[in-house]
Amino acid sequence: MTSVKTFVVSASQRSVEGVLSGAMTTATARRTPADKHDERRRALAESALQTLGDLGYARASLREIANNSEFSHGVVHYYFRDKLDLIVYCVRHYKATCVHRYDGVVADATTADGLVAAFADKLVETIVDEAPMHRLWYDLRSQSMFEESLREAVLQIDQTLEEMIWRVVSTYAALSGREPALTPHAAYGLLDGLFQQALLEHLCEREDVLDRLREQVRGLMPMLLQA
Amino acid sequence: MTSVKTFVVSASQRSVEGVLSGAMTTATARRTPADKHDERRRALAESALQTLGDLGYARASLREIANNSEFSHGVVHYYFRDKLDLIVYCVRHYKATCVHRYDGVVADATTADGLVAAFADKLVETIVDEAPMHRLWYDLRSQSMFEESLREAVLQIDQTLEEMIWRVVSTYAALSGREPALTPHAAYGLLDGLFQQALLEHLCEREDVLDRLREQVRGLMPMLLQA
DNA sequence: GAAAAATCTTGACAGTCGTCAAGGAAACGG
DNA sequence: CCGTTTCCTTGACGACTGTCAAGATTTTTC
Repeated sequence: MTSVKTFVVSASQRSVEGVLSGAMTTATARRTPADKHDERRRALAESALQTLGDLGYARASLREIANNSEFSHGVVHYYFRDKLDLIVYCVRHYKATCVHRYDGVVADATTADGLVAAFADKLVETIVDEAPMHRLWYDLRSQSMFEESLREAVLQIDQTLEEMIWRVVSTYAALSGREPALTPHAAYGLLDGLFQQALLEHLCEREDVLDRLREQVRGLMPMLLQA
Repeated sequence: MTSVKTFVVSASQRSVEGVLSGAMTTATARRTPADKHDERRRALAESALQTLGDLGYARASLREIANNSEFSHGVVHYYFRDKLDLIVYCVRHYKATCVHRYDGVVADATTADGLVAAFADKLVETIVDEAPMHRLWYDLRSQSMFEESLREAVLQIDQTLEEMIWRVVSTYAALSGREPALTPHAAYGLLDGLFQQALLEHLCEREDVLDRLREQVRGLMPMLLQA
């Protein structure tokens, strides 16, 4: 009874075997074991993200996560070493889908003002549509101030978010024919502050939060460029 | 056996009886019962804040809080209705002592540049000296995105922090002979974003965090004023 | 189609949690 | 100094937690 549980190598295995299976059959779901293993991990993680976004890190127990999925509570430890392994996998998985959220507004922008408007609208849309995911993100980032085991993943994601924001700001600067007045780090910190503030107020069902955020972003962006 | 537990009225009682006892004796600790009751609440809250700052909201149990105090774990429910009542009292108590942190900076400032420098220094000092308290604050604010019962206190404290920041910004504008370019709300959001970012990095023991924050604040403040 | 491996379910474990009640200890009032 | 009120300790409760192991079930392999 040699258990599999190849947590570490599964990612690399998947890519290799994915190519092989793809060459074998045309479109049929011909899955290698490692592929299936990863697929289950992803399905479990996606279901877990839903529960985590509803309850937060502290209140989301493994049993509750499993109950809201199609699996039983024991299966979590078959695919993940422990709770932290699941959480980190979840948040990394989420990052991968979230980090290109603003690529469209960058690609489609033709004028500086148009970019700012589209960016502000997209931020508002994010708050409305993805509030649970983002409050989870802020929850985990706060937890990482206490739990060292979360820090590596949090810092890594923070870095990619900073780069995401910088793609917007630097494109905005180019379209304006001016130079940015801040570092990527500072630009991210400022915009993240406004976003977090608006998210909290939106969850508190305060009035005019979204319009105010739009206005704040439109007012801030020009300040990020040199005179 | 009519228990006391007058949670609500204790604050108003304290002020009234405080005056009476003050008129009675000069400086002796002549305590009325209600006064002592409030004093115990405060002592317990201060000890709890220490533990909360160490462990965070989720991991700080009432037993742990009591263990780090001079009381036993049962006494918590004598002075507080439940855990939430304790937490909210703690965070409100902390706010009262924290909200005037930058008043000295404002009062002593004679030039605009001097105010910015002193403000930036004070922010850095806060991160170094009060990191546990502030990560607790961010923890609770994140929790309030999930737990509605925390929101009232969080929003109220956020408001006072906004006013605290605005005292700095508006004084800075006056010393510069210019007008602020943002609302108090936006100014607080921006500075809070930078501060939170720096706090996390400081806890991760990253290099040059404090100098970078100082630099960022010095760069940001002029942007908050109209051209 | 049987043997083997992988996958999943179930139930239990050792802790910890918030809460509460019974009763002892101390302070108070007369 | 005694009765009463206030204060605090101790121990217990039910519920919940992450983790794991044994066994049933499914899938794969030859």
